[in-house]
Amino acid sequence: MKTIEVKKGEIIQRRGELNSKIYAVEKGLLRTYSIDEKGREHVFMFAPEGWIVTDASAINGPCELFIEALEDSTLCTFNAESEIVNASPLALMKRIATLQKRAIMLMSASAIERYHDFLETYPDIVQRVPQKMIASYLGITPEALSKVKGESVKSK
Amino acid sequence: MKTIEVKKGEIIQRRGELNSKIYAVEKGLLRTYSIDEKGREHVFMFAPEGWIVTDASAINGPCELFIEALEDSTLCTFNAESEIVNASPLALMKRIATLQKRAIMLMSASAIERYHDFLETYPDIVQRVPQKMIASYLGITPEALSKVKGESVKSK
DNA sequence: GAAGATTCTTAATGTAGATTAATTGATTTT
DNA sequence: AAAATCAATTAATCTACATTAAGAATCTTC
Repeated sequence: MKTIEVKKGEIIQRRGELNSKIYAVEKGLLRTYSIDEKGREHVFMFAPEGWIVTDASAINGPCELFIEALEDSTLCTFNAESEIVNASPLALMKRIATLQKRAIMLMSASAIERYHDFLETYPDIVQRVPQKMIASYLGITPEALSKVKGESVKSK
Repeated sequence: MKTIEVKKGEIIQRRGELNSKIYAVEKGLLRTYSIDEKGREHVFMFAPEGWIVTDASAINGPCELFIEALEDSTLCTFNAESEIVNASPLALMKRIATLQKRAIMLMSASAIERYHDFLETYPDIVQRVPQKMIASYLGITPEALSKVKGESVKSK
């Protein structure tokens, strides 16, 4: 375990790398994302202060997600291979619960509903993240997000 | 840990129940699903022989998913609260990896792509599950699935 | 095995969100 | 600070999938 400092815009981990780690965000903001065959980015999650990030691909296999610092950040890093065994199973269960909710949201909720869920999940980061990354997290285009927000304001 | 037999159609666990368990399928087929505010069902996962099912909500909190037997089945049940601590963190990581892939699929892939992913994930159950449940798993309507399959056959 | 219920398919129409494109505004670079 | 790059909004058009409805097929239940 050691503490590192990263600059805004820095890519901390790339797809295909083998040295998968667990990152605990002490200060700053990270995002993880994948890139599909068509070259499109999909934000998988954000991680502000207090959150933990790790690529959940096969241990010792190549990782699938990119991890990027959206702000200058301070991180604690753990070696995934050795630490994962000691990691709290309860913390892992919490991750699973979050993912379960996310999958169900993506299956059943409209763009605007998912946007409100985003606001609840990450109450403090709307102003810190570009719209296009929020749209990407929601699985829609920036144009669609802009439209949907405009409509929900008008309808009040 | 004990072995139980359940009949086709039996609901093994309901949303809101507190006694969340882990089920290992020895024989048969289960599905888990949620019901949203509009009363629509969403299949979260299938579990044929060899798969493990558990609701991933907060330990000791009420569970969110229904678990139903789609065939007469034989299950090993574990008490989630006590066993989860001993459960292999690697198994939990595998669950997370599967969910991560599922969320990314739902964000980025079209209905037909998700259908082919379903066929890869569950190669042996297409004939054992009603179309409407497959559609529900994919996040689309049975009508849309029917259409999309017809088109993909024609285009060959 | 007939009657009813449920499931699957096909087709017509509707709509959320994608795509394309143009405009404005914000950041970065020189 | 002008130039260049990047981000956000708005609008027009397009498309994948939803909705509704109806008919055919399959599964229950008496």
